[in-house]
Amino acid sequence: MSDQKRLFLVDAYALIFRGYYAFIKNPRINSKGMDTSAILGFTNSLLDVIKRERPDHLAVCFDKGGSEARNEMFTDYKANRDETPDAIRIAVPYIEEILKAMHIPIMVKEGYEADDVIGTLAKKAEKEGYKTYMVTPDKDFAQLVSENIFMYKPVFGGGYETWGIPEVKEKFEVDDPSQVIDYLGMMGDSADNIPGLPGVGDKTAKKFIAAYGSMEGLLANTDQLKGKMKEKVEGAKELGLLSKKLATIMLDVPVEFDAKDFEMSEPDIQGVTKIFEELEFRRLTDNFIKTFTSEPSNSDSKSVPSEEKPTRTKASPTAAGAGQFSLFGGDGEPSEATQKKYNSRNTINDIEHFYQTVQPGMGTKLFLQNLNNQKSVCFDTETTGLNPLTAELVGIAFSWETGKGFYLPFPEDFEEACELMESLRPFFENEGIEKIGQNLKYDIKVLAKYKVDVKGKLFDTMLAHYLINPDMRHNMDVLAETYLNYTPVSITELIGKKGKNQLSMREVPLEQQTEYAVEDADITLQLKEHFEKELGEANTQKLFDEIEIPLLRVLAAMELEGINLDENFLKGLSVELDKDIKRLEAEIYKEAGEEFNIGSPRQLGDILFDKMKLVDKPKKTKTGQYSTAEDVLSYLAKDHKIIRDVLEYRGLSKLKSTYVDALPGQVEPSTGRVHTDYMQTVAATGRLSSNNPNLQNIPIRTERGRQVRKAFIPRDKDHILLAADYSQIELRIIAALSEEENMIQAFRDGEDIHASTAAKVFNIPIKEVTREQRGNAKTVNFGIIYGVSAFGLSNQTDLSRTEAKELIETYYKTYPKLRDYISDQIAFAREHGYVQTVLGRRRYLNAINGSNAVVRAAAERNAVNAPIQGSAADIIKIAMINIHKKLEEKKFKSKMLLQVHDELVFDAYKPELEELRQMIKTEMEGAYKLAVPLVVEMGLGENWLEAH
DNA sequence: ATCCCCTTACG
DNA sequence: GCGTAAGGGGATC
Repeated sequence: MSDQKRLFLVDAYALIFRGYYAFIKNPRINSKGMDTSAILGFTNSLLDVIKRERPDHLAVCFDKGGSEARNEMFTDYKANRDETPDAIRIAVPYIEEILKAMHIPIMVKEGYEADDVIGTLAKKAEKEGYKTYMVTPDKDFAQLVSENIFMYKPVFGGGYETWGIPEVKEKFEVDDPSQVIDYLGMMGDSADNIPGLPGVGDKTAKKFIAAYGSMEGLLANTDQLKGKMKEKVEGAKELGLLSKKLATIMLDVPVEFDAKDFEMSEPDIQGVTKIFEELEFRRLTDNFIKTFTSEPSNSDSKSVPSEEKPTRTKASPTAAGAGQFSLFGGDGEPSEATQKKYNSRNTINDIEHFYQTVQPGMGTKLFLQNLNNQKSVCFDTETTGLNPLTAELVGIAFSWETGKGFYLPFPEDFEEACELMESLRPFFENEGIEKIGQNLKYDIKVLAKYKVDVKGKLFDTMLAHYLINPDMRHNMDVLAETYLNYTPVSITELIGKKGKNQLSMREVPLEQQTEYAVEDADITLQLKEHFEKELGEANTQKLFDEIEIPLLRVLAAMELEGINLDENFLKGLSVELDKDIKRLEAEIYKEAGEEFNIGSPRQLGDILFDKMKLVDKPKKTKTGQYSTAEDVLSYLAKDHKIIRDVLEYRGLSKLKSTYVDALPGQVEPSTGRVHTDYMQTVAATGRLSSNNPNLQNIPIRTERGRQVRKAFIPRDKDHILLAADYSQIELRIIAALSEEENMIQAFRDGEDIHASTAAKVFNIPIKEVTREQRGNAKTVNFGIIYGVSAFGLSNQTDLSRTEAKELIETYYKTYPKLRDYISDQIAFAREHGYVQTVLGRRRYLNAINGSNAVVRAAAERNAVNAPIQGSAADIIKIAMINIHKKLEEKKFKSKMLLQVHDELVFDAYKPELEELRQMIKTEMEGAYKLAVPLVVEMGLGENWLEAH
């Protein structure tokens, strides 16, 4: 009994659909623009089952051509199904290939559904003494459950439930699983378009089965029913019997069960990984290899009832079979060698390489001579941490020839390290040697601590790839895997997972440091050769050479500079906020009648909508919780004090936790200033992003929040903060690009663009525009930039959907060229697969030709927005580069500190103020020539708030 | 400890 | 409706 043979039958389409919808909010799109959600979802489930259960017999069953028998019985069978999504249709051939390569049998019979195939096989296998597990989320299969046939049902949030007879009895409230057919027949199934009995749902069907046992039993006793129900059921007897037939899984499909055909055998691991690679499944490849090369995890014994769980030993009948692949070979994690055997990707152990540690003394001298004779060198610094201001240099790797390189270790003592660095200064500061690296901003910042300036031409592979494919990620491991078919040594292999036991690079043995560090330099060098060509092809060379590369040095300088923070001021603010928060908290508890965590949307929703029942039909979030989002609550605010208090509480706690209390902790002790890190390769449109801390989202819209800006102050009494921002840059860009004369003229005349729009749209003199009209015009103006819809607009304003639609119509009549521009952008994207900014920065939008209307509409909005947002980003980047250059050339003491998308903030040295203002204005306004003037507004202040 | 969800801050 | 980062809660590992 204990080693009874087990057969797993997988319901392919059910799992494919499930996989597809699991990713629906965040579909997996690979670099070729293909939606791989369905394939990934299905394969994950399949591997999951194999890993958990280690089946010895397994098959995957597909439908083919629909059910002939059922279609004959009922022409509308499955008629109301939506068309199969493209992503799924495309997925099926891939899944079949994957299964073939895994050597997993595919069962399919023309004219039958997978249900019928699975049912027939399960019954046949039962006769031969197998236990069968039907892997499917579809409850219809419950009718087949018996002593030896189980449902193996994936549950939301991971894991599986095994349904045997007791589970089916309980869930369907039946005496025998076969009654599930009667239940389904009565209730019907909208997905399959099985009609069922009118007016009968889950509850009534269960009641009927309890009373009459079956559909036939019910129909024979309709005289016992009363009223409307009696009428309806009596009038639908035929429909009932038909529904039952449709719901019955057929057990006479012409398929044979021959155990040999279902045995698990060794997969063609190379074949599978090749398909995964093509699809760009990186994590899945590892998971797959692990699944097929390691000991099964026995941690999850809940999935199959314990008495059913077979003991699995090498002596088990199947595992011993000739040519049989034992799934239980290894122990624990697969060894590197095993991984390699099944991984088509190369590692450091496969390639010929010559990585040398530079020895002190004569070795170093010879190395330096060699180094200084190169034209182009890739380098990579190794340090003790991620923060370049605190990290110590451990060593530097150099490579200028594929497969070769050197590692120069640095002494721990800072003085000695500086001495060694002096010998490298001629190299780093040599204008004639090109420097190559991955994320050079980091290395430049590290070297700055040693007063070394990295000069000469730069090539940053991360930036190159950002321009080549901005929507992808750009870490070196991914790049190496994608472009070089190579898996680098992972940092965790060296220093361990993060946490208490993590080593510092300095504690890693020198040979390993060398292998790891030089490998990085070597790979980066190889990536450079790859990307150099691609940059030319994509015509982004100029953008790379003239914008992103020069900007890298500018950002490094700004980050190193940091900004002064008034910590005492924030302490005071914190105390004030705390008082108000406590007061509101007490108030809210009183109103709610109990204490709870106001910060927990879940608890708050329960209190507001379950307990207090403030609304009849509360809005819910995607996950089924009550939504307590701002827009929902604001709507209720006027009627309920508790809501007003909650909103105020929210605002204040956000302010306190995210800014007032967090910022002082981000002050770097060694400089006493806050140093943000600008990410140059994150935003797909070309914008920068800022983190640790994010200085691009410091509050300004509310009075209370605005106070935080008072904490950002000049360096000292000789300095003052200067803020310069572009006025309406995005609208100016769309006016210029669309050549919409009406809008261009308004900008040339220096009009208030929102008022001007309102005047034109509402056909009144600009003087008579009301606040409300200007507000609505403003919303539409911004809406255009984001890709408007009447729905979105009415959500943002007090306008109804119809009014919003009308407003948009009038707007387009006012600015006809704008509408043309928008459709031209979309058409361009459809034809070329991308859109671009004024400087030729591209954003690829493959989804714009897809068949999913929602995804396609999003791509269309991107086609409009990306060139606008991206062009604004291009322009301010030019300004930053030029300003930085002037600051250096003219030896200004003033410094550029922050960039906030359309604003630059400076520490202005007071004696330079007038010259500086002039220079900044000129550079910003003249950064790029458009058909409309660029206008910059400037302010000065003893803090960032005042400077506005 | 880590990840996802929800919410909210900015342009 | 576009583009981001971050905090707290809560589930999961």
